[in-house]
Amino acid sequence: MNLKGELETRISEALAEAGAPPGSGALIARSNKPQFGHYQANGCMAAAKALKINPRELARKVLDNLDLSDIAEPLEIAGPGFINIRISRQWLAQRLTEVESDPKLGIATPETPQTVVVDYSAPNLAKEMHVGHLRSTIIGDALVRVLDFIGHKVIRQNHVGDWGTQFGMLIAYMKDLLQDDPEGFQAEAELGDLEEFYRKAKQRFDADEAFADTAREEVVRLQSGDPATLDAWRGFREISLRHCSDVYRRLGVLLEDGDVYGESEFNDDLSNVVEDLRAAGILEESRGAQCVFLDEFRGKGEDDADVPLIVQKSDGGYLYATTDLAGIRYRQDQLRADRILYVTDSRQGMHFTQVFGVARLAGFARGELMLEHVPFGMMLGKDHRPFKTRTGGTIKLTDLLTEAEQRAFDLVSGKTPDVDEARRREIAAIVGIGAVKYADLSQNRGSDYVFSWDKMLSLDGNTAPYMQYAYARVKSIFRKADMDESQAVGEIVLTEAAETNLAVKLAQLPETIQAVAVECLPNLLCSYLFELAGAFMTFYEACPVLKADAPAARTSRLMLCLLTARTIKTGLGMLGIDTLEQM
RNA sequence: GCGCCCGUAGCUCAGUUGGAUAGAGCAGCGGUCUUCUAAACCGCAGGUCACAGGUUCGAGUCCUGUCGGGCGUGCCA
Repeated sequence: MNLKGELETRISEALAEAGAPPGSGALIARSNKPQFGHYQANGCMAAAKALKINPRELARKVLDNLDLSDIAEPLEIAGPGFINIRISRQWLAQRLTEVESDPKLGIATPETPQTVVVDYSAPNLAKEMHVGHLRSTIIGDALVRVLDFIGHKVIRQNHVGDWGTQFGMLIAYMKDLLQDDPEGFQAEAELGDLEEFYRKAKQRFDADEAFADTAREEVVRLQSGDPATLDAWRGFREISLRHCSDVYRRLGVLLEDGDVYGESEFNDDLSNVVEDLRAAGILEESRGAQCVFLDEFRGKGEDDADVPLIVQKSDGGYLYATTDLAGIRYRQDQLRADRILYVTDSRQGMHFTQVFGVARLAGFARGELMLEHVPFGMMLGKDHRPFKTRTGGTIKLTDLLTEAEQRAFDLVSGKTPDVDEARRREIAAIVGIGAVKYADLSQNRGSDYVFSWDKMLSLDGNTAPYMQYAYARVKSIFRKADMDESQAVGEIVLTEAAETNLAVKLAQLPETIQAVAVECLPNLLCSYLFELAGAFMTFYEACPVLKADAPAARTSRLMLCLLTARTIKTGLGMLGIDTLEQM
């Protein structure tokens, strides 16, 4: 049950009964000061203004129409017309007892689950995965897990760049290598480092005019379906995808081969897209290219020019706008999507505004289909410049992960040198990868993000190691007591303030998850978990568990510990981060 | 030129549809291990929310302008 949502519903009803204008919301917010209770309703001021009456009087009438005695302590009117709400210990205790036996920790499945397509990661297969793919992959993975946990039907779509001019270059270069070396030893060796392979091909392309021509011919051959060229393309694509899988596995994201649905899949449909736009009467030829001009982009270009969405180049080639339009139709009609999320960097904002606009205008997207760009900022280095190697090169994802694990290993070795190395390696992998992910997810995705090893691997603050430690610390209580978690059954009784505060936090998981799903903001979950850990630490310091005065208190506190552990593990799990039973 | 985003503590960042005295973490200072993991906890200090107007019961949040920064702005994705 969504506590905040329940309060919103019930107080909004009371507000309506008290004579507030239709649509007046209770405007429930978490209170930022303990003396104001756990929640506060801010809606009376706005409604009273519309009615031209005293807000406190309206609040009084609202209370007359409201019975929250099952959930809350007697309500209080404060300040200009706030209603302060303190959740009752009885309700919390009862609620948490219910949650204790629920695998979904109180998160209700929606009445009408949606089919949500999440488009993320989408590396260009011409190159090896690098840090530029990290945020999309991590954020998308977290959103997928959250939506899935809630009970929506989630369809992952890895819209890889497996088609386009860069492949001509690569195929030409590969053919060259095979010519000089029919056994393919050199080609194989060079393919071990895709980034290098691409770099060499590109170098050759730029320097050698004849080679460039060959490369362009390969593109034409590829697009016209020449079998030999297609074979080469398939081989290259396969190697590249295998490399991606390796990275995904290491990173621990859900993406699988079956989720790959790349640009090449839409090839046959691109001419249809253009023709359908023409049939819809919105296609215009401009400077030899086929374009759609949206009203809202008139005069928005350089020198007040109209900005087109180009769907076919003057040479007849198609662009990613065309593919994205085809993708919308495919996802709506074939995948039956209710909502499509595009997890890409914020620089593509205008592109998606245009594509969504054209899709609506052309009738490709029905009105109820939710099309959302989920933008994120850039990854920056310490110098606040785009994150690069010292020499200015691109940082490969595999190298980044290796360094994360190595740094975590050094850290673990420093803390627990007596643990054997193999085990330290295992811990380091979980802590290191978790740190990279959590550092990214804990920040509001919209802002650019300054990458810092020291910060993400810090043991203090809102970091993965801290959260993982908090989890291990809770679990240690059960180990210490030499008891199984299943033995922690009984009644939850909240007496100490630290217990109540912890209980309130525990009861706030559903509303937090809901907000993450609606806003596509994983950092809300990170903040929540960090606050939960803080509430637990305070409880842990203030309330002896195993040495509690009475058996009933001991049982109750053990249940709070268990719920805390499960909530942290589940929450981190929804972020794609593993936990350790012992650190 | 135009469009979008941003400017919050020394640093890195939160801040929900406008709500009460703007919050964390790092760094700094000071306390806590014979007591459930000190990879921790507690406390102190740190702010003209870039600037100037405006809207209103109330503005970090909305509007206008200025300054500063990032990104985008027709045949790459």
